[in-house]
Amino acid sequence: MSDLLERLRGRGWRMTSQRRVVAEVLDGDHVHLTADEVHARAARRLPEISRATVYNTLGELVALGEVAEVSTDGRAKRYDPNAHRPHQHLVCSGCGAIRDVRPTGDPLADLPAQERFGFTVSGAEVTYRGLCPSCA
Amino acid sequence: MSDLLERLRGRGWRMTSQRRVVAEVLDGDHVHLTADEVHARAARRLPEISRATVYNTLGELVALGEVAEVSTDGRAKRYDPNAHRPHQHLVCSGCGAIRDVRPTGDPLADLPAQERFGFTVSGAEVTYRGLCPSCA
DNA sequence: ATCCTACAATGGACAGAGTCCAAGTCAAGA
DNA sequence: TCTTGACTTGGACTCTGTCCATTGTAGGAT
Repeated sequence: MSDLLERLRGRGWRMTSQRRVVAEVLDGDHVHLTADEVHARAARRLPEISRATVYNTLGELVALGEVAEVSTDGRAKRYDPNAHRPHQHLVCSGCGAIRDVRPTGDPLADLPAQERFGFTVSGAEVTYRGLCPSCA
Repeated sequence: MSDLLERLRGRGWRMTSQRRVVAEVLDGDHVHLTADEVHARAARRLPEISRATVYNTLGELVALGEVAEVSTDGRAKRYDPNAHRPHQHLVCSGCGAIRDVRPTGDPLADLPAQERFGFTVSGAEVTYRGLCPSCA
């Protein structure tokens, strides 16, 4: 993730302790934290960080394409740092656990022209649902 | 949709004017109303219907499998009466318009066993994104 | 090393979506 | 028609997220 900090600096980001901590919290695979969870973890290192700053920073990371926004349940959005490798999500209907998955094939290829209604289709998000080993 | 009313009566639903109006509002193809939109339309016919009743009724219709809940944008959930025919959604990134679409193939087939992490996978939701003819 | 200033952080008010609950109402079976 | 348990109501409440005026500070200029 320190290469992320480098990239951001290279893009003219002013590097503040708040932004650094948010970026560090969003490190790793299969990380899908809500904004409040990011705030809670960031606050362990930087107690006075505000919710507004966390929301601002997350929004900027999304706009820069460094983090993906995922909403699997119509509740709080989740933030996925694994934005550079295209992937989909597998969600446990029992406990809400989320795994990144890489299906074979391109979902776009499954949408024939007569099902596109004149739209210019640019992407597809797939959410697989099921029960994780612990919940099954 | 009157066959829906029959089915519900058959399942022991107490038939109230509020429930009837909500069911009638949710009639047609490519209908994807938010709860507030359902409430507004229902209130045109039954001015004193409350928001709580609309939420209750929508929740019951979803639990009975008569209506599908769709959340394409992390904002308000939308309610799709076309629940008996499996389909996916195509969403315009410009204006938010939603079309029901039927891709070929089964998205589940594209998730190989080693990408399932021991989950019992039961379904997949696909959201295609693009620009509709008016927004393109 | 210090100063400047534009950009960033803060926190509190606000808004949108949805849930909960106690009290009142009514559908439908007896 | 009566009765009763299911349904509806509206307002308070929660959760998630946004907005904004004020305060603070990173980092280039001197």
